[in-house]
Amino acid sequence: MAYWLVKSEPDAFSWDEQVANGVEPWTGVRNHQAKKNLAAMKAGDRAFFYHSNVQRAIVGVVEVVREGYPDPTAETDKWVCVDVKAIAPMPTPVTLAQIKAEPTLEDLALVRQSRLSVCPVSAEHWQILCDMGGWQEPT
DNA sequence: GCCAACGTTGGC
DNA sequence: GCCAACGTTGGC
Repeated sequence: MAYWLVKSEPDAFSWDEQVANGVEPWTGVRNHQAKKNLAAMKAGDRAFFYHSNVQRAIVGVVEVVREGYPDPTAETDKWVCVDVKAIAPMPTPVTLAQIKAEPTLEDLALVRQSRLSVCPVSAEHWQILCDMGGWQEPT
């Protein structure tokens, strides 16, 4: 299983909406590197749901339930989206400031390339971030 | 609201 | 194919 982090501006699409809708298509990505990451997602992969701009924190965990398919909101079929399902909120949101203050996370794509809206997360980083947010995989 | 980083566009 | 100009994103 792979791990990811997806960003959304809460003004455009928030975690609350994700929870209310359950399964939601993750559309609107118009960046080739982000698209590549989307296309690499597999069903069952996990992703952090990150609020950019006003809150700047990881606020929840989602699961990929449908792998890459053409983005219906794009004019052409060259862009990709996936469907994600809300799994659980972060008991304690992990803020960008906390992430930046953590030396073991300095290589996180979120930190190194702040404008990339879909980035990979290593298993090690995933675990660290889960610990910071107080979230445990249900057993 | 400002600015840095980065992507895209268009002239040459 | 290079590079300057411009637009967008996102942190502060």
